[in-house]
Amino acid sequence: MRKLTVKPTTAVDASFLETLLGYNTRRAALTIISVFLNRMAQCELRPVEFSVLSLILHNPGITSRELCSHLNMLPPNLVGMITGLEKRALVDRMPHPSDGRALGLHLTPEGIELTQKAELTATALEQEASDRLTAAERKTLMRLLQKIYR
Amino acid sequence: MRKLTVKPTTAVDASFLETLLGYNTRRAALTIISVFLNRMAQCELRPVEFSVLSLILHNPGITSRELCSHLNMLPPNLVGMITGLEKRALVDRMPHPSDGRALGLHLTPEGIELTQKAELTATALEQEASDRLTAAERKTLMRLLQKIYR
DNA sequence: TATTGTTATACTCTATAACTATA
DNA sequence: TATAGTTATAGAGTATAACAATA
Repeated sequence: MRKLTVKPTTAVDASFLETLLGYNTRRAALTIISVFLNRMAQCELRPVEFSVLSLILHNPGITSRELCSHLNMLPPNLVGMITGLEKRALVDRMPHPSDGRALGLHLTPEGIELTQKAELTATALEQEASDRLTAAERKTLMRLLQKIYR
Repeated sequence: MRKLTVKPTTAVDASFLETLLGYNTRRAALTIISVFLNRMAQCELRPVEFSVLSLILHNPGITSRELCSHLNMLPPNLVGMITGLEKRALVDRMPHPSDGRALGLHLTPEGIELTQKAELTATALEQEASDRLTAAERKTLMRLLQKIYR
C-alpha cells in the first residue's frame, strides 16, 4: 500500500494570473492533454498524430500543406510524423491527381480502424476531463473558444 | 509593395476535431500565446517567465518548490529560468527564514517595475486576443476553464 | 528517511534555411 | 517566380536519475 502524500496547502496568491485568459486557457489545455496522453497510450497516438489521422480520415487525399495550414504546423515538422505513420502502415502517400508536386494522404484499412477507435477514445476521455461541466456549459465553452482561434 | 497572397480556401472538414474540448482549448491557447509572444517581446519575457515573475511579485519569498507545484513545472526546468532572471537583476534568491534547504525568491526594484509593466501589457493583449468576445462571454469562458484545471 | 535545490542528460516540440521537383 | 515536399539543424520545452545540504 502506498501512503497518501499529504500536500502542504501552500496558499499561493495567483489571483492576478487567474484574471488572464491566456493563463486559464493554457492551464486547461495542459490538464486535458495530460488525460489524453494517459488514455490514448493504448493507441500509441500523441495529440497531433491523432489530429492528423482524424483529418486524413475525414478528408482522404488531403495534402501535407493543407494539414499544416489547418493545424498551424510547419511543413518540416510534419514530414517525420507522416513517415512514422506510414511505417506503422496507418497512412499511404499517393500521387496527387492534379498537382505533380503534391502527395495525397490516405489511411490504410488498419489506419481507418485505429483512427475510428481513437476517435471513440477521444470522445470518452473528453467527458472524463470535463466531468465538472454540464452539457450546456461544455457547449458554451467550445463556442467561446472557437471565437478566439477561428 | 508586396502582393497579397491569395489563400486557396481549402475546404478542410475538421468537424469531428471541433467537437473535442481538447482540440478547441489547445488551438485557442496557441492563438493567445502567439499574441503574447509578439506583444511581450518588448519586455523580453516568455509566458512562463511572466507567470513566475507575477507569482513572485504577489508572493514575495515564495520558494521554487511552490512555484513548481503551482505552475505544474518540474524543479530542474525552473533552475535555469531563475538563474537567467537573477542575471538580468530581476530576481534575488535569499535565505529562507525558517527552512535552511529552501531559498525565498524576491523581485528587485527593477524586477517589480518590469513585472508591473508586463502585467499591464498582458491585460491589454488579452483584450486584443479576445476582442470578438463580450465582457460577459469572457467572464463565462474563464469560469468554465477554471472548472477544468482547478 | 524525506525534501529543496541542483546538475547532467535525453527526448520531444518548434523554428529557419536551403535544396529538388513541379507549377 | 512561386509552391509542395524534404533535409539538416538549432533552439525551446519537458522528462528522469542522482547528488549535497538540510529537515
